[in-house]
Amino acid sequence: MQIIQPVRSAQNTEQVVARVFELIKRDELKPGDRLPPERELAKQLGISRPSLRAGLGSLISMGVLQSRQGAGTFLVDGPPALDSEPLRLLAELHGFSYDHMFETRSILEVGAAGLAAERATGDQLATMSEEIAEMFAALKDPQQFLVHDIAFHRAVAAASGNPTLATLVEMVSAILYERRRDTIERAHDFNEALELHRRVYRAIRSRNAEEAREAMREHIVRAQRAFALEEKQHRERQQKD
Amino acid sequence: MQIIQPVRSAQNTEQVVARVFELIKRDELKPGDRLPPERELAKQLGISRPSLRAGLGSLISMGVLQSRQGAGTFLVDGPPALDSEPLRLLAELHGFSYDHMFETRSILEVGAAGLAAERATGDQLATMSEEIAEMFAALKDPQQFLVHDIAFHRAVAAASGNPTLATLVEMVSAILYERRRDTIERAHDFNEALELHRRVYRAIRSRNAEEAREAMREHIVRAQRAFALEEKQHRERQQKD
DNA sequence: TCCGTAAATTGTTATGACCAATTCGAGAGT
DNA sequence: ACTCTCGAATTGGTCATAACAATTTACGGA
Repeated sequence: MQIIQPVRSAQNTEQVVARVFELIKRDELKPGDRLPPERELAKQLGISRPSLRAGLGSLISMGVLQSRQGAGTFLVDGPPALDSEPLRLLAELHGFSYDHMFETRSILEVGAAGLAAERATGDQLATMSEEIAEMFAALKDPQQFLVHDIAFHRAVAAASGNPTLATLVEMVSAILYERRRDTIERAHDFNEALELHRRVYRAIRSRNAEEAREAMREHIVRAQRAFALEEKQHRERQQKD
Repeated sequence: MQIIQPVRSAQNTEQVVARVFELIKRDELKPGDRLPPERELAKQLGISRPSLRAGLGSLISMGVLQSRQGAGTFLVDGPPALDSEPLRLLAELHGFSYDHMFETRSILEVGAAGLAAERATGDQLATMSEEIAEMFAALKDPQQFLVHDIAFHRAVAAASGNPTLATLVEMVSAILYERRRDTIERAHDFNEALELHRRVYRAIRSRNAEEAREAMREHIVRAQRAFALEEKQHRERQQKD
């Protein structure tokens, strides 16, 4: 028979989320601030500590809160960000391929590059340029190169002036970067990647949106190929062990 | 001095997530299946029930699991999807504007439309066409029209053949649709929206990726204007009360 | 004044119990 | 023999309490 499924998950949990959220919107709680201790907060909301913890746990897994034993629970600071974990899980469960992720990343970042060309501020341009300089300095150090690679893309996303877009870019890229950090073993030639980064930067700098998009598209296609190659080598290397 | 922040959140919680995830990957747990009862599962993992519940709660808030009191906890069925709640919270916390969301949605859906033109299967084309027919039938019923509007866009996203992309489209769109369902009060003219949907469909059908992208871009720009207008009317209406 | 140690604070885990919703089977009625 | 109803068993949701671990804070000695 089974017609319906109520599904309404946990009354109290949602109440906690709503209540904490309200605190934040009233500016009674700013990024970096510490929440009241659990024992006290539970009393304020008129619920038990386990129930409160369920709600806080939900906010923690969303990445809104963060807690340190002995210290307290804090409202996260820093730029807005979504946890990549849910997407990573979903991807593994349904067998999303890395190719699809790259394709999605391309769409997002190509869009971001176009907007960045229209809106980037001087500071943001400076940040991009600095990261390119750091990449030059790290040509012999794959891990370090990757760090500044990430930072450059993050700067472009930020320069799009669209925090929603930047958040999605970050979420998708994080998964690919994390994977790549494990497979990037030996330094193959980073000069090509660096040159493509510079091409993206020059286009943004000269406010040429179409060229910025095209450059970013080209860059990510190449990155995808490099990634696939590294994956292959990584697998062969593991098989040999 | 505060140099570091350990941050490692909840040992046991992550263990539960990892363990359940493992069950799923081993195909011991398929979509729609019921998990063992909490009391039993806790014993299997050698942890207490509260700890187990913390982990399950994390998976629930990610949208991987779903529980019904008295019935059990289930692995969610249906197409892969990310919960929009985290993004919605993040947006409210940092004051993301609806304009930014529309811009992001445009980037995602324009990309999806382009891919759909290259890859859509016959079934997927049929689904799109059916939803357009339903929109014709619902020209006088705003809520119903909106339902098929959503379904059409979902069909396009699915036809992109990229589940990662489809998931992001869904996540962003859900927020805008939910908001719109509340503000869409009287039937203004849906003929224009319908015509633009048809233009998108024809382009995909004829495998013209560039035209599909352009049509989707145009459609979303108009949708954004309609949305802004509805918001304005909604506010004025509320002010009058 | 500085530093280390102990006490207080605060998140983490555990145990046990009870409540509420659902499920499923036994028994009554047809 | 079949169907319906009701109640017991199952299962998730909430609560209270306690012990534990990490951090912070404050006190006291050098």
